[in-house]
Amino acid sequence: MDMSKTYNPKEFEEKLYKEWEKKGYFRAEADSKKQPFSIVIPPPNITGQLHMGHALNNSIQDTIVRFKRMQGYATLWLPGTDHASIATEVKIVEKMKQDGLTKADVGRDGFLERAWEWKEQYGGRIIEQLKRLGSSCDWSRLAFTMDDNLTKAVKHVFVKLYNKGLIYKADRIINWCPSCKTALSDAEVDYEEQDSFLWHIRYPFADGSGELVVATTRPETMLGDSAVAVNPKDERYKDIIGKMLILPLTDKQIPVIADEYVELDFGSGAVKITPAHDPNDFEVGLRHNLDVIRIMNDDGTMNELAGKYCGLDRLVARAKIVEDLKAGGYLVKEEPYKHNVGVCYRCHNVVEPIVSKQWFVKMGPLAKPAVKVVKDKKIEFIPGRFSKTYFNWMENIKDWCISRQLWWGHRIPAYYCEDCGEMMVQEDAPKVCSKCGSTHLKQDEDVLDTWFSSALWPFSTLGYPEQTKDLQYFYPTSLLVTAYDIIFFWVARMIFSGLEHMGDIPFPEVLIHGIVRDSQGRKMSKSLGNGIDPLEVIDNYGADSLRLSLLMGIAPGGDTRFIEEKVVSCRNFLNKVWNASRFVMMNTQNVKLKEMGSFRLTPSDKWILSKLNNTVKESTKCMEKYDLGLACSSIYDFVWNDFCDWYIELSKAALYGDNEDKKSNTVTVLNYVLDKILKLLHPFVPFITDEIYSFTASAKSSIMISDWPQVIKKYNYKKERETFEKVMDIIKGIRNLRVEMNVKPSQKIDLIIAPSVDIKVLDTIMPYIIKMANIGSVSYIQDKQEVSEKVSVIISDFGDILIPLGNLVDNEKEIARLTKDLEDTNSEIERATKMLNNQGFIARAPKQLVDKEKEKLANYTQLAEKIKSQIEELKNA
RNA sequence: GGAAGCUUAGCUCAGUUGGGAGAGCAUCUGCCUUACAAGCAGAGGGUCAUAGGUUCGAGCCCUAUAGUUUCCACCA
Repeated sequence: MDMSKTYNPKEFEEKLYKEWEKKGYFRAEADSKKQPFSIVIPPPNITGQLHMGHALNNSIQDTIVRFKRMQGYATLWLPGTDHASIATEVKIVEKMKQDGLTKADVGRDGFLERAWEWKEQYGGRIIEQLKRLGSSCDWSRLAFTMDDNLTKAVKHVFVKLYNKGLIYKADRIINWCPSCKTALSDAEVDYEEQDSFLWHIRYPFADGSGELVVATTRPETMLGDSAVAVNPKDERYKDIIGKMLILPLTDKQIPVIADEYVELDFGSGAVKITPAHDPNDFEVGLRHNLDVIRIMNDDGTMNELAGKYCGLDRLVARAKIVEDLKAGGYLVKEEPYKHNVGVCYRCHNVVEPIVSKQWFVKMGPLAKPAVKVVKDKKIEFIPGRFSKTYFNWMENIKDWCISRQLWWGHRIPAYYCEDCGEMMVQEDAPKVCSKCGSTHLKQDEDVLDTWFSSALWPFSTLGYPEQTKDLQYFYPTSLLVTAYDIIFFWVARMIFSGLEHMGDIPFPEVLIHGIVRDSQGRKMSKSLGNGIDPLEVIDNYGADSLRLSLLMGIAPGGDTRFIEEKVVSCRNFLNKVWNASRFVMMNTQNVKLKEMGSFRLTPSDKWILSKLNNTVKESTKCMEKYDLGLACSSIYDFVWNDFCDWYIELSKAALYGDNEDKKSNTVTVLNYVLDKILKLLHPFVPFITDEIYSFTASAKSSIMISDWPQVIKKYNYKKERETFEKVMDIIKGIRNLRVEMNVKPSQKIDLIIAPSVDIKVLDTIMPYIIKMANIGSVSYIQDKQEVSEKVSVIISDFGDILIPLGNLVDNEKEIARLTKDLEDTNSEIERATKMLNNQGFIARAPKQLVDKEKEKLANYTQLAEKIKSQIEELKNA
């Protein structure tokens, strides 16, 4: 026994983690004798550093995983990292730029070499950070989305989907990031509101019979216009459909067409159609068989089809075109306009809708069963409202653009014959063309969307496409824990991928949590500079305090604010736990512990055991629902309010007494309760609980592999608990009186008791009152009238307790105090009477409740009588 | 335009089958009481956003309103 006086996490967190790892406690085995419980980690990017979002996400997972492990499940928490194609590539390009190099300079192979170097150097960083948090992942299974076996899974799935016709290559409008120079999926575009203009432009009729005015926010795209559309129902334009217009600044002529897509009451009712640069226009173009004229290069500059604007950046060209339109008399007006502009989610540059040949996943057939499993509750979101978010997205989903013009990632397994142009899609590179036999083959240049491989994560990490033992045992996984911001990117795609490739859901439950905001409720972001580094918090307060502060008082699905004061108060709580444990250890020295059940329990023992039972029941129930916030506050309350503030103090009567037998009984109960407390707390605060556990008598090995506490029926003691709570009320009453009377805490006071119960009952409870309320002598009397001196009175179920405080007692004040008590009691009587007089209540409320109210009414009425007569006595004195 | 959440003590938030309003922090008053001043004992503080409704009974269920946040869509 050698615990320091204050809790100092630095002394043991690192040491314990190494021990856990060394002893293999994180390792999960497929064990047919146990039930499996498995979670796959949301793989952090290899470029990532631990931030508060990770800290929250992993604290939740670790707490659940440790709980399940203690409950006896074969528990697997499978860790790994994501190659994060675009995010990583952006970083590496930036780094090369510092060395004066571009991708073109080093070439594909050179670039990949650098990327792997980067991965080796930084990819493990976040893993080490997760360890500092205490994460009990099975590191022997650490996966990376570009590992050989995961890459195999990606290829396998790609080929499978292609052969099924669910992957296709086509010219479609996609989101193009001119800065990253790649296509993006719809989910990878963020929208930002920007101030701009709506330019109204005059398009003259070719026959000189007037003009048509169109409005646009992107005048530069007019160079790619193929038509102007009006609504067929629009009376104003009925006669001009089919007529030709002159496209200003060019010598081109374009037709007026009719299409339902045009809104009658927006702008002029005439819309310029640019199929190559607008998703809606593209659709219109298909319907009317219009030319698709792409006027922009991949880098966002205008191309040769833009005539004299060729080579200019699109925004420069825009200004120039507006100027020229003005000069040519084509500009009708320039109207200030706020609208949403799509930006790249990685680099935040404006994305351009562009027609381009890309690979797509056909979503319709995949989305349908994925919607059904959630509708049928085979997969449940917690909280349930997130399923609406999911449906909204899944039911309106468009095909998924999966090709990226990047180098870092899974290269698309499609091969082209350079002689005959044949395309071959297969897992292993072909040697000869299947059509013409040529050996001049070239692999597709593009890589896959990062999320294509993440979508396979719950089974690719377990060995898919091989039918491994792990895959059979741990799939479907048991739970997925993630923030709501990647439901679309990731959760939805895992669901349809699991169904398609495994024929089964990837997990039955998805626990959604919120994001960690700063103390003012703002998102933590690099640009605001309001981010708080979890590692710094760990340095200052320990990982346990950080974890607890993130979990305490959070509701499922809700955002939480990071407030340093909260970490401090959690640290204080842990210090409390530390010292309470230290107290138990100190008193356990030189005492022989007994078996629970081998001796008679005292009223306070029964009370604490009964409260412990409640806590175990309550917290287990909450843990099973993954409501960690409620679970830990229930344990917190028990530890601080019941165990520390009451039971430990109560135990001192026996501990500091001279009855060795009672002493050892009490120490036994103290140890028993502490043992359960440590176990209940362990999932939340693994380090401190294991450190303390190692000092306890019951410790044979780590608390990590101990059993989760059970409710012990015989410890329910409902009646004893209620009785003891009345004793506690007396103690509180005396303490209250002391303060009111300005009696110093150190000054002992005497009690005179006129019992209403057997004196033997009083003998069992008086030691508690003497200890807790700092009482000097206690004397018993038959009748209150025997006492002639001035007293304050506390009315209890055990009798009237008289406190002689000499001159401190003031009759007037005493009457005032009792009158207030009486008022409170009367208002209770009033409330209960009102309820019981309510015929509806009597008739419809549960009988239990009615009886309870009746009982209360009786008790309060009796109490009121006693108070009343006491007041009378004082008045007559 | 569509959807969802939030509004409870000075601050940050709990409150899950509707049955006497809670915690932490902050404030005030006493205490260095032999586990802990990172503490102990007390105290004050709330017409649970507003207005209706359902119910014997509403912080909780329904409707509307206001404020606020977020997601989706993107009418040029």
